[in-house]
Amino acid sequence: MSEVRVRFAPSPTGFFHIGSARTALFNWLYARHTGGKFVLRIEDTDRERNTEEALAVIFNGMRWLGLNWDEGPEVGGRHGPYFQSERSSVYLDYLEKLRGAGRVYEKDGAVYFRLEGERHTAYDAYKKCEVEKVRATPQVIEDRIRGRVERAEEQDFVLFRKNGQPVFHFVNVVDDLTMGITHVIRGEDHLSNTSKHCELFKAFGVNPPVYAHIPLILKENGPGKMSKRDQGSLIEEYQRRRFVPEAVRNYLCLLGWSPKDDREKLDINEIIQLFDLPAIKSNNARFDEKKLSFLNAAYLREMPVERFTEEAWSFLVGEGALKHEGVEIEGWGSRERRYFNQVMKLCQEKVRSIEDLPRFVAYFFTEDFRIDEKASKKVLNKGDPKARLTEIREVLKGLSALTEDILEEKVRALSEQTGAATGEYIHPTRLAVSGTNVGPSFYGLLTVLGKACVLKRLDAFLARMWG
RNA sequence: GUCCCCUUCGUCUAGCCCGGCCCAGGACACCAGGUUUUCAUCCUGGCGACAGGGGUUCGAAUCCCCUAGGGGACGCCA
Repeated sequence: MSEVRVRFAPSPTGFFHIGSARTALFNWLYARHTGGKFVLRIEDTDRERNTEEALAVIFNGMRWLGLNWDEGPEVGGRHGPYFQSERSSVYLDYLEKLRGAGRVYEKDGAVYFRLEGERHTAYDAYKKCEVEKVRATPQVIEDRIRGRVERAEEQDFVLFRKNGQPVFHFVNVVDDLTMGITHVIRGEDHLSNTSKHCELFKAFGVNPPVYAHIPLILKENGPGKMSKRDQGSLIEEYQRRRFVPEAVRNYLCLLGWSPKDDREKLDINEIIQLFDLPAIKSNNARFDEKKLSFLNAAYLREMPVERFTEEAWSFLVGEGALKHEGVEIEGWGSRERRYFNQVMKLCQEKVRSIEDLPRFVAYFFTEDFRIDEKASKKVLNKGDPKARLTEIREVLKGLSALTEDILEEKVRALSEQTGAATGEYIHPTRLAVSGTNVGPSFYGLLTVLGKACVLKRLDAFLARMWG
């Protein structure tokens, strides 16, 4: 049994589409599952958008998702070059092979592939003109996901353009052939192209590789497959929004594949072990950002606190959201950094995404936070918040420093003493020091803010509401 | 228009190949309760699907046929 060799062959368009990413992922998974090789090849023929930046988008995206390639740009390999733009001589050689076999001809300056079979002319309702059609033998594709698929090509097709450049179908087949690709795992949108590719492989006198056409990702709202313009369709977007790459990858695995039991959040090594071609579904899957977000939140919560803090730091610095006790980020020393770490440790279990963080933690870094009106109404319309706040203020004032244990003990004692429920203290106090009714653990919140800050905010709040 | 693929809760899916254990299981979302100091955590419960019609069979989500719907391809784009 020869080694499995799969490839991902993106065209550098400047975007890394989520569908492409999943194709790359499935190829990578299959290579890792079988112990084979994962090849990255850049399909940059006839492309003006083929720039360093466009390439970087793909490389960054793949590395972000953890999809390392065994052969290709930047890592090399024995089947190079891995840029189609550098393989012209190979294409010319293979064109000669077809020419020698009498399978090509020129028309209008372009080179065509000649199908074998009886010819006739027919009106083409799609092209709205008379065309020459060929009754060629149907190509049989033993697709590993769909089973047996038969399709006959019915028109000769272009191999080289008038300008001398080879077209996709030709280079794709020649590259797969010369790079020893054994399995072609690609989107279902290529299924109809496969008959062309089979014709070419056979014209070269070799068997086509094993095909596996994976289902497409449909847009969340509205008809059709996901396109570049759809919200959430680009990997760059998830990178920018600081999604957890493991979560995005996990979610993508679940679109068209499942471990068959009821698990969904799976370690990638386990997925590698379980992954196989026939286990992939054949029907299209609709993108669901809610589920992605759910997984992202789950990954975020279980992340080591150090990594969470680091992610949060780089994002919040980028957003310009940081200041502590009036100290701008540039002036931060270890004291501020320690404060930041405490805030993040406190918030990690509550926040759903890194991008929510600026809003979620704003009041930790400014006195100028806004008081949420809804929360205010909800909290202040119960009992006698002014009295409760005044009472708790006295208790806090008497403490030398705040710790969670002492706070809890003191608030309970106060509650027992006055007969007011602990909630009657907690809710207004949270509102006073954070402006909202949602957030991290209450006692943790006060502890991290510190006594001075809490008292100051309580006074400001009392003055503002009842002063 | 032609050709190809697909069709289980709103969504992702298990079950389908090898018919009975399925008046169809899980997850997200939604709704209702509960826990916790709030909540976007957690727990419990609810809502909710075999596209339709014909066969085959003692028996069909599972096999066959038709219809409908969805998706894709039909480029000197990839």
